[in-house]
Amino acid sequence: MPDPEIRMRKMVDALRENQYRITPQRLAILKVLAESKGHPSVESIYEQVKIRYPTTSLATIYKNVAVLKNLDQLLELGFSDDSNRYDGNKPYDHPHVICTVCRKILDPDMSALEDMTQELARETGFAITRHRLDFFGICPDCQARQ
Amino acid sequence: MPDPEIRMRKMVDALRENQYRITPQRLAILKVLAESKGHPSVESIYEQVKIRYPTTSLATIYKNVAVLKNLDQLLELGFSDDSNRYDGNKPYDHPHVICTVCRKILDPDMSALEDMTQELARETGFAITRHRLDFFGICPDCQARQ
DNA sequence: CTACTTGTTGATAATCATTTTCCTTAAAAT
DNA sequence: ATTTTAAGGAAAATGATTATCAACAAGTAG
Repeated sequence: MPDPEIRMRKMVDALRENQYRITPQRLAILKVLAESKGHPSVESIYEQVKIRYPTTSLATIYKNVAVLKNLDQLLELGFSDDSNRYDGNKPYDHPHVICTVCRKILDPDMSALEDMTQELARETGFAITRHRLDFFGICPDCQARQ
Repeated sequence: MPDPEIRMRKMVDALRENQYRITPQRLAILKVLAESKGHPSVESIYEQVKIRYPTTSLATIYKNVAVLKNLDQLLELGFSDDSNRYDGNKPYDHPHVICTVCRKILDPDMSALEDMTQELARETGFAITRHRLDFFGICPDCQARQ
């Protein structure tokens, strides 16, 4: 069974377990999230869902994204100067590398972060619940184009 | 000479070097930034500046914050779900610890990050220019209050 | 299979931080 | 003191996101 299908099933299960109804639009949104290899914006999810369900409203995407986020099935990457981006495949905190030219977002490998979090909690007395680590730069493709 | 004065002089110098005019409102904003130990929002800078210059406009704060940011004299911490916060004392990328209850922001010590950045650049081929690392949690004060 | 209950959708209006506009004011250079 | 032009102030515009609400349909009980 391909990865996107497993992921999609998991998200459907989470919805069912929490008494959310399974609607065609909702399934279409899950499909986009599960199959997306990038980190789509609400707008881009919207565009893809509209292919199958042309009357879909942007508000529906926003509402469903909020539901999935609350069920911890979706990681939100908020940007104050751009629309937010979402990761439906790794819905837990992890670092990102963001190209400031083409806005592409990648998931680098990075393990050292867990240790840093422990250390930090000890130093500051904070009860750390989440983190956000973004690196910004220019991706190899965009470097070549310049 | 106290730290805030040194910092303020540096910001004034940067403005002068770039042919920006020194106005009373501008100086008042610099003063707030240089003396602030926290990470003020535009709104809170505004409140403080208005004490001396009651007719000051919020737009003026926004415009000056943008100028200082472009001169690399101010670090902007953008939040998609809240107003942005600013650091006029350490205007370079560095990690933050953010209390999700009282919205207090601290600067923890953290050196391991430089190495991670080098490593990442090698792995991904990105030319890394900036980064952002935020930890979220509950500060000791807020833990005690609960 | 049908009807009911209630969550969901779609369209639109509202929100809110931030940016823009444009006219007036005042730095700073001559 | 005069001139030039950036900066300030007030208000309107922007744009992503959220709220509202009537019409609809998922799920369930009969």
